[in-house]
Amino acid sequence: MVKSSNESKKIPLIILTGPTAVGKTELSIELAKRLNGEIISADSIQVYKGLDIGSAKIKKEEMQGIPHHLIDILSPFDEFNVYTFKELAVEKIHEITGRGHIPIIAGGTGFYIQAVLYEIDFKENDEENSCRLELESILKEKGAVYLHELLKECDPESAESIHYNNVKRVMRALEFYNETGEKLSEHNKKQHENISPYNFLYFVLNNDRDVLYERINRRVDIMLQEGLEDEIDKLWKMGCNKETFSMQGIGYREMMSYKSGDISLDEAVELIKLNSRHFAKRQLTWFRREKCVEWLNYPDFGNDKEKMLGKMINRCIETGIMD
RNA sequence: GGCGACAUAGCCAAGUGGUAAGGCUCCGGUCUGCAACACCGUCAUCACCAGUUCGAAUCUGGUUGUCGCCU
Repeated sequence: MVKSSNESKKIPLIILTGPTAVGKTELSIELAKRLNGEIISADSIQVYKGLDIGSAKIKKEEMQGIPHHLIDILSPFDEFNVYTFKELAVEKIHEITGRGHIPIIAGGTGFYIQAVLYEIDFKENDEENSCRLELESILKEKGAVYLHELLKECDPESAESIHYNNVKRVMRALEFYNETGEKLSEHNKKQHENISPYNFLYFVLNNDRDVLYERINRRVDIMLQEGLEDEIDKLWKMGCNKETFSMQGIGYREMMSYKSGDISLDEAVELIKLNSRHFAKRQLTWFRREKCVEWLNYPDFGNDKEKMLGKMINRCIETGIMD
């Protein structure tokens, strides 16, 4: 694999991702050890302090001295989003390379990964735009179809690609147009052509579906054994509830419903498993359409992590990320 | 052994003569400031056989199976 000299001057970046519970964390540590790397978590839930068990956050002792970034940086009452993630992650990447280390983005939030990898520009979306509230009241009074009609008028292309029931996205497109005067569909088209400023390797871990699902189910059971209920109690006492932003993550949402008396504990547990499986599926769909990804299927390596690491290291050498 | 009830997709389940609702799962997909979010799509010919009828998941007879009750 020959890389242009231009390519090798780019900032090196390794991405290690895959569906939930596939085994990213374990491999990321091993990879970091061998590459002299530091890990940037690309996870929308692990950024929160106190959300440990339910988010399957890596434990201090498991880190084995490898620096981890963007974990435990927020209180459960803070809000977080791609834009912020991107800003922080880029900053970290520069810090890490500045130290002569290799940044490794590890985590399952594909959208976040995409944002930093292709330096997506999320137009400044400052302050409490009254437009959002207005849109909400329009939705309430006239319904989703009407809102979608409005979008058709200002940005027909977006309207075509966003289903009218997907109110969240319809509103965002409308809001974007109102604020910037630009069509979101056009902005996205442009962003789509971005060329990554990184000399990157995008690894997606995967496993047979049935194995993955078993791992998910088992992991949820383990979360309970490890004290998920206590963790939830603590958050509950702090004032977290179903509505809290950070409680929208799988595992938390269901447990908060349980705490509110909506469902039983058993129901909550089954729901967590189901929702996690659905999530894993969505993640896979996402990665399937990302460009330049390299799939690493456990069964293809006889489930041998050493072999997988070997493959990754080889690719690092081939691309000039490591010599 | 006798009596009765029931048999519709992986699961739950509508539908009593006019050409198979719905929900869930599974599977597939969308995604560019809430993304562990939000949203979309596909999936059966009605246990089997024979009959009645222009036409049956729906009626009749039989077969098989399941459940309940009885001896």
